[in-house]
Amino acid sequence: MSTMLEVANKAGVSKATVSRVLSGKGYVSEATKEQVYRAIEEAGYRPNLLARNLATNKSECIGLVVTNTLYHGNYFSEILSQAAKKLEDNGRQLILVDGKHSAQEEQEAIQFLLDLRCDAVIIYPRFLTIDEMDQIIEKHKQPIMVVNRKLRKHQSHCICCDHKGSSFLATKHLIERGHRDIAFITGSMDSPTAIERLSGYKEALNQYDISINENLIVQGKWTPASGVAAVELLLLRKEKVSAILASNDEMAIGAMKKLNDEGISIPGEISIIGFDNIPIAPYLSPALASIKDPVSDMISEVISRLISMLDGGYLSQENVFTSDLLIRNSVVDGPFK
Amino acid sequence: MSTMLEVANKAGVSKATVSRVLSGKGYVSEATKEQVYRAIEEAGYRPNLLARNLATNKSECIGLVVTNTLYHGNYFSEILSQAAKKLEDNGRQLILVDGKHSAQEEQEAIQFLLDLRCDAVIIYPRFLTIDEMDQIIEKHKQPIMVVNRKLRKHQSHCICCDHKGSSFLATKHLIERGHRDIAFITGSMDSPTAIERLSGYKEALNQYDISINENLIVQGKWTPASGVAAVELLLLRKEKVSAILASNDEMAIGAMKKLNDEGISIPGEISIIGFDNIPIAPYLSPALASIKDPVSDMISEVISRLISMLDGGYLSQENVFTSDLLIRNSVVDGPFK
DNA sequence: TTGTACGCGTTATCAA
DNA sequence: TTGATAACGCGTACAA
Repeated sequence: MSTMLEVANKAGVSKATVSRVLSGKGYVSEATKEQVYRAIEEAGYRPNLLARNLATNKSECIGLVVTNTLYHGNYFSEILSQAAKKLEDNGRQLILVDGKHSAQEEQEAIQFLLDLRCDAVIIYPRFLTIDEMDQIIEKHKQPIMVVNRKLRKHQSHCICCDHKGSSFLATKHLIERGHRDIAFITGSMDSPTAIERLSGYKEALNQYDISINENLIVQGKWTPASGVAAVELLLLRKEKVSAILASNDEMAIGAMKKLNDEGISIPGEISIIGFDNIPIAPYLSPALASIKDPVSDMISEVISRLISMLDGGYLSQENVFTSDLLIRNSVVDGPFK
Repeated sequence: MSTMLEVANKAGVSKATVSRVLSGKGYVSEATKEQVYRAIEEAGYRPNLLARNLATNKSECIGLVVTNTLYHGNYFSEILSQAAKKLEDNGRQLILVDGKHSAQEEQEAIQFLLDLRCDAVIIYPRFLTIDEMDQIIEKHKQPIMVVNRKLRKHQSHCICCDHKGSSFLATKHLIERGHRDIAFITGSMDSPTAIERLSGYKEALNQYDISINENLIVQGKWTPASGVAAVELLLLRKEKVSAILASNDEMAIGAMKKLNDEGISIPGEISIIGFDNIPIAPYLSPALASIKDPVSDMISEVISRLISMLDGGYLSQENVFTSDLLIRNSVVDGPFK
């Protein structure tokens, strides 16, 4: 790789002049500009971003940490696709780094991005606790934004959505249509989202004085296969079920497959709702209703804020972020009975 | 951020010693080691990776370029998930960068990664031509691997799969089951994969002396919506159709939805096959058969090679890569009539 | 308008 | 076993 010095020599000028031509800052005569460009061309010169970033202490990058356990599915592509689109015209690059399988590895991923001097870091956490994230944010100067968790201290650094509320609404919706025997398939219970969705379901039942039947609650793992297994278990228990609320679409799809295989008609004998409203969902069986998860809106919002913060310059974080922004889920109606 | 110099001062030693402690190379007495670790702790010191990479001319990163038009879908998460898993234990980080919407932007993305001094770059191209990629590979010292394209010159730098062959097999499969009126939904025709799949279909028909009916060939755009539109067009044309071959699963799903909406039974009145075998496919209607695309195997293979090349040290590229490796698709049987 | 010289935070090569 | 000091490639005051 040729360096700026080589280009300077070729063009018969100094490094500084080459640097000026490249950055467009400072005065350079047209004639020397020409020479420099020619020399760059000849040498096949490319600036070394590492050196540049080291010198400027900026990287023009925004880091994103997501666990690879999420890579495998529709939900993740929503996140990434939205982030890329939003950042596309900003000149900054999106760098995705793997959070792997533990809180420690998630933290290491964040550190890696910070050590790379990313302008900002966004994390969609899976293992880190709220307190750990609050600590990390305190320790670092670069802005770190957390998606889908409500932080305790740095509420201006997070953006989240009301999973409990949307689950409540979905359950209420079913109840108002006459359902009483509503089964619930949970997500992995080590995930806060899963817990919130379950509690929304329970709260709705309580509000309508429907007693909670633990036999109607089955643990899933977010995957289609676990949706299949959940329905198997429900059938085994021989409980009366007129509707199923699955904690995400992938499990809902698995559940539907199992019901189909058993010859149970949807929505004739049973209704089913999933969460997240993944892109493919509208094209699946019309029997599947889905609660929209606003993850793409959240990502979009986070990036907008970061950009305005980074480019706007002198705004303090407190002024840029508001702590009480909470994007509500919206309920998508489906053909329930 | 505190620097190595600060740590050195705090510990009462020189930068060099701190560096030795951190890298584990060279002799350092246990006593000073202790002091250095303590100072690091106190200062909350973290090494600046930019500086380190600049000094070593390595980054411990592997870059991946994929267009964000692909982010939106099941296929992409397969690629990424496989790449992350494969690289997880290697100590190197995977950096994903957006290829955006043009050959130029794809090239810029590669440059960006090279300028960051990534140890290697993998590209899943969408817009760059084969010749352009051959040129890029020639110009750079770092290994650049191309997935899903057959290069002309640097065949050791690419890995691809036989889309035409698998499409041929799928069509043959349908023909052998008695189908004669087989419709074909293409992908975006600016994509080589789409062209190859179409030509496999045509070749199979030719081989069985079935004349090609252009009215049975409809252009899609890889999306579920375009699958819906394709079936609409087919219905409008009122051609006799007993089977549909869709160039990917997402279009197949769209096509199925439209057929369902029209009350046409699958596989009773019509059979349908898609490509790629996305993870969710097995959980959809049993009517959908899918041809497996070996993209995850390819990614996996590419990364294995890169790792052995980078870590193995002195092997020349020619020895590490073989030019004629071609992973064949395998046909997944489905309930055709 | 251009050049000089120093700083960015590391690693690595010598001497000591 | 340690410490100066020169790279690494670029940005940028400051001087010319």
